[in-house]
Amino acid sequence: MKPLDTTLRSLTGYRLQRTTSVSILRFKEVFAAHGLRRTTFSCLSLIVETPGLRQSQLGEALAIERPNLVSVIEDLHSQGLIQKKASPTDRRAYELSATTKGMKRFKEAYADVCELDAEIVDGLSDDESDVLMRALQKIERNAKALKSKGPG
Amino acid sequence: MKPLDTTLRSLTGYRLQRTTSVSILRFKEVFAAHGLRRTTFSCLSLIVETPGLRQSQLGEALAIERPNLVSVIEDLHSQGLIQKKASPTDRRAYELSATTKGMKRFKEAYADVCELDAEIVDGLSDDESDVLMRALQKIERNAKALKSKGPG
DNA sequence: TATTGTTATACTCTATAACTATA
DNA sequence: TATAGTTATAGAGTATAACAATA
Repeated sequence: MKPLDTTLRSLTGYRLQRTTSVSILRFKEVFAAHGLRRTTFSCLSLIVETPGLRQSQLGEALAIERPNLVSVIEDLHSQGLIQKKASPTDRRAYELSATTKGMKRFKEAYADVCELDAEIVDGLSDDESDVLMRALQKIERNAKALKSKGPG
Repeated sequence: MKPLDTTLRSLTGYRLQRTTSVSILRFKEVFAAHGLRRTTFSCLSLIVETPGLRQSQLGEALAIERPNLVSVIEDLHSQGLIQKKASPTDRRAYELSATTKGMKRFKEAYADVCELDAEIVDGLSDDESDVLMRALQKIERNAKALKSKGPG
């Protein structure tokens, strides 16, 4: 049967969103199998990669608003996957780092995530994958740049 | 400054989601300027394109669960953008169609959406855009196919 | 004054279970 | 029994305003 949404399908924005929402469902299952969610996985990834990171830096790097980070950090912390160490130089801030348990958990989840990631791009050539990744980066930059055009 | 999220950035799934979430913010502004949301826009688009459509068909075409469609249809209907006509052959169902006002509204919104769509792909060649769209379609198909691998 | 983390709040999208009225 | 639309509900992600403690 021919798809009905002919008009929408020619819009990059629609295609992007549609593809992403379908993909997210699959990743969600993988994350859940490791006691993680999309946001806790990405935060854990960055904390593992950058020990000593502060929440404000984490939020900026992952484009997550600070208030929304609180429950994510709480989740990771209550599972014993990360540590919050008081900063010696700034008593307002915490230095985040992964525990041994957190590093192990991330490693296991990451392996499964990589496997799924490979499955969703199955059938794409290396060249096509490369164009895809660069195109997505360019679109992200374009969309960000448009932000400053907004009211105010 | 070098991005911190080196690990994540190599994952297609992360790139996809990140690009989409940033882009969605821009589209949201355009939709809102026309009294629409992402979902009401896509539903209105399909109703304009396919008069007589029923909600179940709409939901299937746009991958929206039936219960979630109710408030979307309500929104469009209360704005006078669509009509719900009782089906002559099935008293459970409605035939959805756009009103003159709805067609006008869609046309106006669509023009702005297309403009934004062109802006977010600015800098991509025709070839790159083509590869992008095909890659996104392939990923969507791959992700959908993986669904049947789930438990149960 | 500005920043760090936090609380409170709200909106959107998405998902499932269960209901009703038809078919 | 199955389907069309609905109600109720819940879980995520995301956004803003305002606060206390600290810089």
